[in-house]
Amino acid sequence: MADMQKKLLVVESPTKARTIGKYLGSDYEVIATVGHLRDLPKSKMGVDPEDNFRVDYEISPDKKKVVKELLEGAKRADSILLATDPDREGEAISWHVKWLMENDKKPVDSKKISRISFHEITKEAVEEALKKAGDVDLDLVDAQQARRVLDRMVGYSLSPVLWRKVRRGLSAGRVQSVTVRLIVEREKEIEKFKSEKFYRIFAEFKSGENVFRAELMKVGEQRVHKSQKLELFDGNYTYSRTIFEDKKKAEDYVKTLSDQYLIDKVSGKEVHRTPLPPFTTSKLQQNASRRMGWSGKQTMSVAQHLYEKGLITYHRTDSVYLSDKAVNEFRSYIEKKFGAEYVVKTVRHYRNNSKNAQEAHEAIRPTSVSNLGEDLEAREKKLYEMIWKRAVATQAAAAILKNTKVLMVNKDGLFESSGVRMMFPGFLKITGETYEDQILPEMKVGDKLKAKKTAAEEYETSPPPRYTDASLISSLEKQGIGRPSTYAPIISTIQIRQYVDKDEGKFKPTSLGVAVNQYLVTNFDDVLSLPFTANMEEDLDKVALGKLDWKKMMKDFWGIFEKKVVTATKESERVKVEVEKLGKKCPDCKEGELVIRVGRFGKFISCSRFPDCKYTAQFKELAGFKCPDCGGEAVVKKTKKGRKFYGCANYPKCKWAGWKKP
DNA sequence: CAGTGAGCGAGCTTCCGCTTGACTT
Repeated sequence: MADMQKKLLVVESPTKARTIGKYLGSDYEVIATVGHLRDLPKSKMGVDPEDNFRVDYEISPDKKKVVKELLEGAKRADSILLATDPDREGEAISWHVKWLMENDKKPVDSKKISRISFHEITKEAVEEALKKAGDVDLDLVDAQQARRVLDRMVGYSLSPVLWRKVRRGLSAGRVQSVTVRLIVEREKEIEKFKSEKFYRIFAEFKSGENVFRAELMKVGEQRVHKSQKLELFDGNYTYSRTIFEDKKKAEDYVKTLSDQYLIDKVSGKEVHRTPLPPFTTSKLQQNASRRMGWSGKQTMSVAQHLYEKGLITYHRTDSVYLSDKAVNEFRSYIEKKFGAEYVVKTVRHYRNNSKNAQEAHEAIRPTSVSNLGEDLEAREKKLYEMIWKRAVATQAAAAILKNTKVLMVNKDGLFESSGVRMMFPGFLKITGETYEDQILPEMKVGDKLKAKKTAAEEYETSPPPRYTDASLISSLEKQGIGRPSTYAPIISTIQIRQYVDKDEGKFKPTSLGVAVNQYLVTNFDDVLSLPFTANMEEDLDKVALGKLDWKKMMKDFWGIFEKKVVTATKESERVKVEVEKLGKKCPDCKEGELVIRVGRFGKFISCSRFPDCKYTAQFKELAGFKCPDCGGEAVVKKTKKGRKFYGCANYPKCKWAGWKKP
């Protein structure tokens, strides 16, 4: 054992380091970087366009300790294996680690350092990766630098413009500002929308215990003849419902309608429904938001616990890939539990269709199918079950449904009824989903039916819905904006900045958000457009392939962008934030009107004559319960960080405050 | 967690993406 080679393995996640440490022998030491180690300085731009985009990196203050450990570990090792994630950011982390080691007071020999990558955490995977050990991919690193530098230049140029033109402390950036823009534009659509009423006509039938409905497709006299099939209804003709815009016309039509129907056509179609792909970060957050009403932040915190307990694979991922080992485990589990007919015949693989996916990890799945998470605390159990079901179901057989459509002829109209029947549950047995559609009785062409009831039902056209956590994350992902690690933080940021408010789980822009968005779109439309990120990613791909020099990319961008910053700073007007009037006189000056403004700590009431009159008052949002100390009204307040808490309306006389309703 | 806006012109705010922690007051 005298010549045992000591190896240092560098990964990103501490949990991964622990897991992998168990697999490998004592000749390995595993250290986690815990994310990025070096970054641009926080207090200044750190990029000099005048000096060919020279970049000043520094060790992030909270990473000094980890860097020290890494450098000490490197001294003890005969070889150093950089095994950070196999993606753009991971490559950059490896590059920075290497730089730190080579530029230490006692430099590490470059020949000792190599870059490896693996997707599975097993000894075999690591040893396999070792055989393919290579060097850091400098083109990929340049793509990361380009991404980082561009985001810095945009963010640190635009934000100060807002400080001058709107208010101190505001921020703008490639991702957050587009996110706000989405919410503002949706709100405009909603404001513009005019709701209209319309009427649908339904006939209701009874067959034994069963009640089913048919809807009007076509108005008018229909020829009904035993020997002659109506040509119109044959072939591939598809129908869509007929609606009435006028209530009276709808009711008149129903009044004159005969209650006699003749079945003209019955069609049955077998449909195979396949399970959805396993969870990515974005889909996990969307589902937790829809089903449990959790924010992205909450979901990620619970997922982090599951990950640390070793129950699930890594929870920040854009990949839908499942390892062979997992797939086989799922298959044999399904076979044992439900029978062979419930296992899909050929292994089901999914492909990624989201833009800019980097696929450094697996999909989110249980690490062991036999663990049903029974001992978990309630919230963890809910999320774990969601993950478990969705992943295991991917290897189950398709569900077989029978869709039936029945066309009925009335002498004054054509009606259609549809139903669905489950023939074989397949994967639905695992997910527990069901179908709620109506079940139709057996019917055949030529059958006569008598309607129990016919009625016109009132409907209303509805405006596009406000964004929820789920739909917002979904839109961002579709546009390739943001990454698994940033969906949740971005949504927090725009709330902390008071650009948007969350009301009953839905996002609404504040007056500040509307004003800032208007200003940015007017002066910097291109950077804050949806295609901007897509174009940027295209260029980054070229850089990664060595087909484009990243400094040229920066130069081309900065040349145009900087001019706009200069022009906006010099020429644009100061922005006035729209205020909501309360319709009351100011109690101090008796002249001005009370208005609601959005400040650093949320909404507050002030006088419209500011700065001549400095009256202020709290904006009280009633929490719906009484203060437990003094019995006054409890109100909703916000911390500097945007977190909601409850306080007493009698503050400062009564100092009661709490995070939860008592 | 108890304030807020404007401008004064001290010194400060700000980006995105990678990873957790120390907190539940």
